Formats: sequence, C-alpha cells, structure tokens
Amino acid sequence: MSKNVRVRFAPSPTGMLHIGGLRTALYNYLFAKHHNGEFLLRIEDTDQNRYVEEAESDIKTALIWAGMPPDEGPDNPGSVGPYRQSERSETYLKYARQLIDQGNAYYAFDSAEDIEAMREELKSDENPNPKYDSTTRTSMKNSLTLSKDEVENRIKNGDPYVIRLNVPESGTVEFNDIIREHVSFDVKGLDDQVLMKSDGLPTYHLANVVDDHLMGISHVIRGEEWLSSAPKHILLYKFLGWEAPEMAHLPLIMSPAGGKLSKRNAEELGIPVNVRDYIRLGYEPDALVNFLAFLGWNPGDEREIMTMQELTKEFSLEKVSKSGAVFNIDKLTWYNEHYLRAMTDESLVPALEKELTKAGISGFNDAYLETVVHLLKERVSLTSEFVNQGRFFFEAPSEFDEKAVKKAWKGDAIDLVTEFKDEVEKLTDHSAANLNDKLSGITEARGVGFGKLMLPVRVAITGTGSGPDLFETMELLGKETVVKRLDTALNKFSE
RNA sequence: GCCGCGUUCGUCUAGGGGCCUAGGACGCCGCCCUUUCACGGCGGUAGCACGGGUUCGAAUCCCGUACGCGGUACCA
Repeated sequence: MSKNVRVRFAPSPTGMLHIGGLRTALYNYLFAKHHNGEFLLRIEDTDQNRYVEEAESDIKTALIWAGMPPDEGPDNPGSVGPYRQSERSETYLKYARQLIDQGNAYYAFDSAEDIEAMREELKSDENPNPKYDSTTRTSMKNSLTLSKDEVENRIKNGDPYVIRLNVPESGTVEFNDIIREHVSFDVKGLDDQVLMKSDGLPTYHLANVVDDHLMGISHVIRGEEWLSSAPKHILLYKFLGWEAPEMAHLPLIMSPAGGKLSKRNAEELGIPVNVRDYIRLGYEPDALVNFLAFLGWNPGDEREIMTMQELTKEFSLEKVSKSGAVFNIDKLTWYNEHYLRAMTDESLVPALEKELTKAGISGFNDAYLETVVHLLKERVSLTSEFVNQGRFFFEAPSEFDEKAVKKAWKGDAIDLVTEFKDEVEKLTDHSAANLNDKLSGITEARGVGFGKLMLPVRVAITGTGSGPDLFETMELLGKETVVKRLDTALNKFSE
C-alpha cells in the first residue's frame, strides 16, 4: 500500500445502528488495522428531518461493544475535524461555489411542485421516473436557463434555491472497484444531483466527497447501495481537482425472505436488525464479529473461528465476495455457543448476574454463581437463557413439567424417594459423589433401574425431566434445600 | 421501464482450464459417548441457474437468456 491507509465509517444518525452498518464498520476497521492505518467515525447528520437524538450515542456504544473503537471521531478528534457534518456547513458551501464558478454546478430555483410537474408531464411507460438531468434542465428554472440578472436577483431576494451538479451531456465514468473490479457508467444515466439543499446543508454526495478528501481518506468502503451514485462522486473528485480514493462496494446482507435486511423482513423471522438488540439479548461480541466477518468474506482456508486479531491479520478486500449474503441466524447461534463454551466460568459470572438482576433475583455469592455457570454454559445458546434454564438454582420449582411428572412419579417412586431422602438427611458429606453412591445403592438394593429413582428426584429438585448433572446440582443446592424439595414433592405427588 | 451489480449444497462459502468422483462450515438425519438432556466424536444428505461458444479439456474464459439484488429524492 503506497499511501497511508485511512478509512471511515460514516453512518447517518437516523436511527439505531443497523447490523449491516456494523459489518460495514467491521470491514473498515479490519482493513485499517490490517494496514496499520486509521479508522475514523464521521457522523453524517445532514438530514435534519430524519435526525434521531440517541442515534449517535447508540452508534458509538455499539462500536465499542464490538471491539472497534474509532481512532478519530467526534469524541476523540484528530486534526481534520469537526467529525459531524452539521458542523462543517461553510466548508461544503465553499466547494459548491467553486463548482459553480467552474461551471460544474449551477443554481436551481425550482420548487418541489415544479419538479413534480415536470415528472408528471414526461412520465411514460419507458421512463416512469424522469430525472432532472442534462436534457430536462433546459426547461427548468436554473442559472443555466435564467439570465444572470435574474439569478442574482432571486438570490438577493432570498428565494430558496439548491445547487445542482452539472453532469456532462455525454461520456462514461469508469473506475476500478476493489471488490467488483472494472465498473462503468454512461453519464446519460446520471441526474443533476442536488449538492446543496435549500436548507443550506449539503447532500450526502457533496459532503462525502469533500470530507473524504479533506480527511485524507484513502479507501471508501461502503455498502453496495452506493455503487449507483459512485460515478457522481467520481465526477465531483474530478471537478474539484482531487484524486478519488480507492472504492470498495460491499455486498449487501440479505434477509432469508429476500431483499435487504430490514425491520419488516427480518424481525418477523427472528433476526434483530439493530445492534443494540444483540447486545441486549446477550450475544458475545466476539461471536457477532466472527459471524459478521464471514458474511461475505473468508480467509480462503477452512478456518471458521477467528478472533478480531486473527481477522485483522488475514483480512483483505480482494477476498470479499461480490454477491449478497443471506443472514443465517442459526450460524450466529452456533458461533455464540462456541464462544460461550470457550469462555471461562468466571468470566461469565457478570452476565449471569445481569440476568439475575433483570429477573429480580439476588443474594448468591460469586462462587455459587460460578458453579451455576459451569453447569449451565454448555446447555444454552445465549447468556440470557441462564435464568430460564437454571431458575431452580435460585428458587424452588414453582411448577412441575407435567410430562416429566407423569413419567417419573409412578409405581414405587414414593417409596424410593422417601428412602433416598432419609439417606440424604443422614449424610455428613453432601457431595455429588456421595449422593450418587446413595442413590445407586438404593436402586441396586431394590433391584430397579437407576432411572426409577433418579428421575423422580430430578423432577422434585428442578421441576423438569432434564438438565445438568443431578448430583452436582444437589451438591450445590445443599442438603437443606434438597431435603426440603424432596419433602415438597413427596407431599405433592403422594395423593 | 431504465441504469448498475450479481448467480457453486436450504444457508455462508473454497474453487481462478486438467489436482473436482466439486472441499469446509451451519442446519438437518443417523451412529457413538452419556444410567437424563446437552456438550463432544464419527458418518450421511445436498450444489456448479439455463443455452450457446472457445479449448484436447470448463464450475473456472466469452456471449446470450433467465432469475435475484441495488439505484433511479432538496434520504442517507
């Protein structure tokens, strides 16, 4: 890489950070770190109508949670700030004026109604969406059609206006996309994009070009939805006399239902679209990152599990695939389970505590919780399932699984459990091994199968027919609790 | 409609002319382990969109068709 790598993640604060946005950020981050470059965060808040107050902090929180803190951004500015576009208005106006002076842009005074009327008039089956372009602009109200005096007067009068890109009438714009290689557009297909809106703020197209240049961005890595407007950006770089950064348009993340992953076609399939939901649900950041990295990229060998460090070492845009990737929640679940199981019991205690707090349960020490984690972590997909899967570690079962009761509490279960309870009461060392000995001692003596006793005891202790090792569970619960639960069940099921 | 981009198992993908009887992962199915359920181990299922070329030889190169996706805003 000849020049210093500087990339940016440039979300618009119009809502909570989207999972696809996090992947875009991740690819930018990996690319930057792979090349020892910088990863910047720039807030593209030029649309005042869609501005959402909490969005910016949501974005920052998500990036930090996922382990990709920006090297520069609104909170830790470098030398090219400000990092919010709303704070850079004068800069954009300056370049817009330059473009006008050069003849590469022009003032347009058409109202929304004027444009609508033009579209209505020109609309046809072949052209359902007439554009404001090199052919239609000749019949509109702009500084290309109006006299110089009139233009000056209108501006002096404070008439609302926009500044539009003066797209050449013919030619092609070609560029090399790192992921797609050669891409070519006929300028005839481009419209005279609005560069400065009537509210004085730039559109994305102008702002992004000006900022990327001024901020020294070497590579623009963004979603494929931008590919169609890339030629306009290339034109802007050319008109402004700047070298365009390298471009890489990432394939989109798709819904299993088809189309872009959006609230509508994802959440009803059980796929959250906002990163904050993944955080809330208890996904491990490493798992989400690993999963997201592999949605459209892979190292070229058969590895599936890679940490952020490994991803950084291996990542390259050339290996990013060209086609969209369907979001497969089952695979994410598998990644999460994998990471969960690889983590130490101790490190998961805080997650358990968080869930307990949510459930209003308290009063258990860390050693106890660590054992609970140990017993549970191989049977859950998410830490948020800890409480549901292991409620019996914290309180006596309030209800009993009907099927399990029917299967377990029959025949001479009452006698067997009563005998077991008596043995437990006499036990001086309430250890898993001893409990196991006692239980199997009874079944052997009575000549019945192990399950005849184990199952009713399990139901009595946990309320269900399956779960972690029963003896370790009983050891953790302690003698008093075990005896009490056995009594309760004996009373309940002896009728 | 027009413009652009894409198309290997259900899904994520490896593959860049002979190494491909197309490899891995998730899912699913089966077996083993386990005196529960899981975990784990082993095995199986399933794919080069279609049609033409080019070539001794094509999943790999070219053209076309179909399909999918994106864009077509004073939104990003």
